[in-house]
Amino acid sequence: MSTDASEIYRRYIGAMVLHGLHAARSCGLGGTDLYALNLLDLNGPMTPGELSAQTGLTTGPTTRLIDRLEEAGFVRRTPSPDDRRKVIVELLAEPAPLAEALAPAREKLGDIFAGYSEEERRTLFDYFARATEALRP
Amino acid sequence: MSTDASEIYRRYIGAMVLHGLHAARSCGLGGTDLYALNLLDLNGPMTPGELSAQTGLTTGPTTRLIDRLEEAGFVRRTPSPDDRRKVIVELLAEPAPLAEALAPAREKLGDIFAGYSEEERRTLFDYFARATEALRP
DNA sequence: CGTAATCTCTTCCTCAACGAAGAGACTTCC
DNA sequence: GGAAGTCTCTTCGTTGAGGAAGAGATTACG
Repeated sequence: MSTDASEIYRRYIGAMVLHGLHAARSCGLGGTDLYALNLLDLNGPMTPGELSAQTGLTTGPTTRLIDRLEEAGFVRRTPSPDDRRKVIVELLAEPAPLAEALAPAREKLGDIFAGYSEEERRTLFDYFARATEALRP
Repeated sequence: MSTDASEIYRRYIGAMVLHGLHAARSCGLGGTDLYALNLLDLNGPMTPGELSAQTGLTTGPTTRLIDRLEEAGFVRRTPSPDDRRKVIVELLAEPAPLAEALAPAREKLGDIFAGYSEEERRTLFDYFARATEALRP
């Protein structure tokens, strides 16, 4: 990994984070809200207790965090079938405001992918899958 | 771009953002602070006024934002040579606390890259360069 | 030369998010 | 069946970030 590649890669991570934060802002989301949404996206539905553990928040703020996300239409609360104390927080399939905010960037990225061969795309997506696992906090 | 690939990619973006926010927290930085740092990294040194325009903050909070970043050792203020009203905010080459927080992830990514051929790495870095440009807010 | 414009920084105020502590509902275990 | 433990949610007080308005220094322009 040359110095040049490392430089490109560092800046690329910065661009991705910036992109995510920018999209979050345009939806009126704070950093913690975005953090929670990504946790739900990556790790699947979970209880408020688990979300609280993964965000590092105590239970009070976690309840209000979920309130905000639910009110904004990003997640849904459903009662747990096997333990009536518990609640399951579930990411909705298409959070409309976020999809809208991300649409222009997605289109640009789609164009970029279209320029690669089938084999090159395979390499890219193989890397994405590995990196996603490696970067999980 | 198949549905499957799109899914992988979406999760990958989420992982990157999560990774950035996680690193920022471990350095005591908020979302806005991270946003500003990435702006400085991608766009180079700039005045508080420009930073204020790009973050969307008014000038008051921007001053305090720079105060925080300077105090934490991430940036440096230097007087502008050609306009004595202005200040130039500059990202320091190696913000130690951030480098430390990112080190484990970087090592993992290094291992991943080591598994690819020279040609595959070229494809990946080509994509990084294009995507960085496309995702700039 | 003097007035207007520009740039950073300070001060005061507001508001949103967090932690702590405890209530209420439910489950588990003896 | 009852006591202890678990889970979510509510309330109260605190803290920190952001907006508004203006001061002070410097530059630009008539």
